[in-house]
Amino acid sequence: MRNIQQIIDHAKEVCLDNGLRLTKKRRQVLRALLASPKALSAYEIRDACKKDSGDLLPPMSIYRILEFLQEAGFVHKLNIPNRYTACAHITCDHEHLFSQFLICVKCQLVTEINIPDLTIKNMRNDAESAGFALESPQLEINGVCYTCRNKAA
Amino acid sequence: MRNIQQIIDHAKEVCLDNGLRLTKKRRQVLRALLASPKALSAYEIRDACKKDSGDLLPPMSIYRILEFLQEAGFVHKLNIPNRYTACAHITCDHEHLFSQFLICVKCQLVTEINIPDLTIKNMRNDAESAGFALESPQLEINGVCYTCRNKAA
DNA sequence: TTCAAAAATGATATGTAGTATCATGAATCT
DNA sequence: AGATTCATGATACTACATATCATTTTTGAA
Repeated sequence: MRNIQQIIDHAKEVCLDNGLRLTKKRRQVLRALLASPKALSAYEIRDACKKDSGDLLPPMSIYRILEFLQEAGFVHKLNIPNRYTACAHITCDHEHLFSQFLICVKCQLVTEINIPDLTIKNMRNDAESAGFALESPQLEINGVCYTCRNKAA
Repeated sequence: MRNIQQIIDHAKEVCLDNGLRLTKKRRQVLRALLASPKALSAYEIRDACKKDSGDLLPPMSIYRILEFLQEAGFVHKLNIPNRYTACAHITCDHEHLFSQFLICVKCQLVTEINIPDLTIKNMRNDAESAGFALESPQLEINGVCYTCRNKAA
């Protein structure tokens, strides 16, 4: 796991190569997400940026920036908590078509894991049987993380 | 597939057996969800009930009723569309610990399917490897339904 | 080098989802 | 009937998200 600045530098290069601009505000938002083990709401991101840099971004800007970061593949939106999280694979240069997120119901920790190809294939088949063609699938599952399991005991 | 009234009658019996009350308003909400192929928001449910029965339920009541119906196992909340849908297995008397929903990105049709035990087992193992214990897992996946696939062609 | 076009951001207002809180009504059980 | 519990209503408010129009910044060609 690299440090945050290295990840951002890498993201900046990726953007350069693709004619995208990782502006200061966009870096601020990405940095806030990279620094958080939990997914953040747009308004939480705003507060984090304010605290970090003093800049108070209006909600509209946050959402626009989040959209940009999602399209660039740097950020995922999680539907269960209705929050946003940095992609765990920004510095891997290969595509990740299928993401799976484990979300701790106690502490909201988010862990992005890889799904075995076989699992994906099975899910495609199951969906196919019901007449559905899967589309940019993203899985989110609630659970209890290692730390919270031990705390509870 | 039984008709809506039969499903509601069954749900009512289940409630009786468990000391729960499937009141008129609760039946109205359940009926609205059973009648819709798409998941509905709380406010859409309100409109549907208004149209059906003339009763205009306040949002707070809708949410309370949805909570009741979810606890009774008659309704699921879908996180991707942020909407509610009737359980496809109300009239099956066995438990469904693990639900999977296919959601059409074109027409919002929702189909609830069964997940093979093996798939569930694999997912538990994958989560376990990341230190997570799965909890009341519910899967939601976007796709394109049979009808919309053919329309698009 | 400056002007036009495009991209990014700001500002204001508003829409939609969901909850807190307190009050009222209906069913149940002595 | 009166007390208790459960269900619903009413009001107000918070959080999440977007529509719209204005301004700034960047870029790139004349």
